[in-house]
Amino acid sequence: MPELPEVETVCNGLRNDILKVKIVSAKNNRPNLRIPFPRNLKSINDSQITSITRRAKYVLMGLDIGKTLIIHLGMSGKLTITKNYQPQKHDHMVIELSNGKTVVLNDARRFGLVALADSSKLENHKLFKHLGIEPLDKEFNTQYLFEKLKNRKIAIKLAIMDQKIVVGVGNIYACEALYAAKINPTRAANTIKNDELKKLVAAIKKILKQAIKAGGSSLRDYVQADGTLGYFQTMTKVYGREGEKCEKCNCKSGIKRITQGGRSTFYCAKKQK
DNA sequence: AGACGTACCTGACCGC
DNA sequence: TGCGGTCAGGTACGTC
Repeated sequence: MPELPEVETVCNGLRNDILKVKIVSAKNNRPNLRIPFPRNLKSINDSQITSITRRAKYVLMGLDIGKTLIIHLGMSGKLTITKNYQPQKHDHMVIELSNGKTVVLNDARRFGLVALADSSKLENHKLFKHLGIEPLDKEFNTQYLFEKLKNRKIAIKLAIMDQKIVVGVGNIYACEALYAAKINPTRAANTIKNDELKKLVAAIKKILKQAIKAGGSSLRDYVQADGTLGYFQTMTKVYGREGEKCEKCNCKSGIKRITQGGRSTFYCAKKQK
């Protein structure tokens, strides 16, 4: 569930349960994920959780000892909280809380990571230093994107997925936003006109906000049902729909799938110019 | 600097 | 039923 809206949803879901709560014990069940677990993970034992926020797709757990626990979910990571913890395969980090609940990081593919950093130096941390701006911030606008793209020849889809330009836009949202903005994903970034950039910025913001709303409901579904997130099945217009007809479109071949930067891109060649 | 390819890892699914 | 191939929501790093 590692899209920006899901990370946002995870933070919101955990907040009430963990704020002002103490960490009784934190332990990792293996030496590493994408990077080694912090050697001093135990040093957060007995600290109090003072904040839980999101930066890009990172969960940031602020602690009263001046440290922040950084968690990234990678492709397959899940961060959940439970009252009666039953160990599962791929539970890599388990945090017991003073309220009797347990926070669990489960990540089959292990593309996620956990790090511990000084809260005061977060912005300069290796993981954050190079990050672009947040897509939902006011600073992410047509002018900003124009400046960033004016000398770039890379495909527009790869550009909006580039975390140095703007964070949080993953493969699905890149496809969906380009479809909404009627822009062909293969066009060179520096050929996108200003009115198109305007539509693209608006589409990214709209789709992310929509997904954050849906993320909340899909999380509730998740608890009840089979763990499938609703958003992907019900709300995508092109992602995962190769060969299907897109809305109100009479193109013969339907939605196309191509590969860009090793990832699948879905789009309508007729609507997206 | 920018463009591009590759590596990291498990699991689900499909065709034979 | 098993096996090999392919694909999956992300990111860092090396090379040209």
